[in-house]
Amino acid sequence: MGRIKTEQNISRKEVIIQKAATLFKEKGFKAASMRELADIVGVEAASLYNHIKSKNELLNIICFDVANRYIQNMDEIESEKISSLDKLSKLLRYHIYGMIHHFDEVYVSDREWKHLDNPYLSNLQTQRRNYRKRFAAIIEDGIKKKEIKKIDAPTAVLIILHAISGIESWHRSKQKISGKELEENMITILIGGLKNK
Amino acid sequence: MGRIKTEQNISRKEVIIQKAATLFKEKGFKAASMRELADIVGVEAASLYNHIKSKNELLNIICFDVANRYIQNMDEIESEKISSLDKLSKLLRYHIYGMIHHFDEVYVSDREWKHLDNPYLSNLQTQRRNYRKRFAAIIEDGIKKKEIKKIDAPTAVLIILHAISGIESWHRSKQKISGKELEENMITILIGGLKNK
DNA sequence: TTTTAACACTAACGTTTGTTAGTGTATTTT
DNA sequence: AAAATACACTAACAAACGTTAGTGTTAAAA
Repeated sequence: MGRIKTEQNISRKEVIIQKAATLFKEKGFKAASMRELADIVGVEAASLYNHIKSKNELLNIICFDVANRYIQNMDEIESEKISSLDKLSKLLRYHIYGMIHHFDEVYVSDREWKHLDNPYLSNLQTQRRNYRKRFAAIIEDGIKKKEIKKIDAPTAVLIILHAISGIESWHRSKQKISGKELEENMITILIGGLKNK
Repeated sequence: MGRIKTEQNISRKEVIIQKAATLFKEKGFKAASMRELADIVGVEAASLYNHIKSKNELLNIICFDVANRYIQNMDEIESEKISSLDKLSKLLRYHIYGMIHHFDEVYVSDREWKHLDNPYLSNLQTQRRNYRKRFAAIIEDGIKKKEIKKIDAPTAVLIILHAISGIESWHRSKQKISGKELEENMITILIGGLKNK
């Protein structure tokens, strides 16, 4: 079949990972087969194993790449000297941006992490739990400073994160509004629902 | 192994469906095996086929049971003579209630419908699309009557529906607030974000 | 140019999958 | 009590799965 085509600065392994993300998103991790992935990559199934250790390694990489990016962003935002509500907006916009522009990986990392195997599974679960706690802490802080309505912060986090994952159906919809419009609408509704007017 | 135990008014098939819903929720449809389901039901895998036609039939039943309930509720709410905002609240509360009290089926129907086979797949997709349109129409109406903020209605629907599906992580969380509290918090944030103050 | 490393191939492996066939045993109906 | 039905069993199927072994070929390093 010939070699996997690579562009500059992108390894064959990265090509595989990225096509895997798309495939996993479309079919789900368990329903996606290595033979299918190989087809898409343009190679025989066995050849994939010159580049990766296992199907699960692909999922590991996808999930932790995404997780690490979000954690890094959280680090940065936490250390900024801005109001809680502004932190929240920034966080929100980062999530929305990720969901629009890195849809495949983010979606997979969000929906298919169940199929990770240990120790990666419990690792990611811990990371996610921590992340949500830090998210909630920002909201709590906003409540204390009366920038944000008195609500249960974990519930707010849950609503926000899942609302954003709803961008999935925006991707699938026929007549899409623009990404920018989507972003502004989401901010309006979500921040509007939280702000102490 | 002995027969499947049934209570009054619940057939063996229904027992299987309900345990399937729980299993599919936990493992995902593709990752769940019929042998595993049989174990849970307390019977050999082959014996399941005295009650059902196929693994996919289980998914069909689960998905359409849920879908039909939601559509029926939509019918009722549409015909009520109350404000758009009240309709929206009622709709919201129905979704929240379903997510809390019929979690397994609702979750499966929401996350695993991709694995339906045709014609059921395109059928459900159409139903879901229609449902969202009717949902959006209620919001549009509220906007027209100035009860609701000027926002993109389909985006609002997407946010609402996915926010509610976030109740999934409430189910998984250790220190849960009560279902009633959860419901009120969600209403506060979501309706609060939409209301034209 | 020679050597080495990267990588794609074919063939096959051991499992697990959903499902069917066929048989026996309880339960229900007549 | 006899006949019919419901239902659980064992055994096995073909297909699909992830993955490995072994071999050849192409590109990079020496």
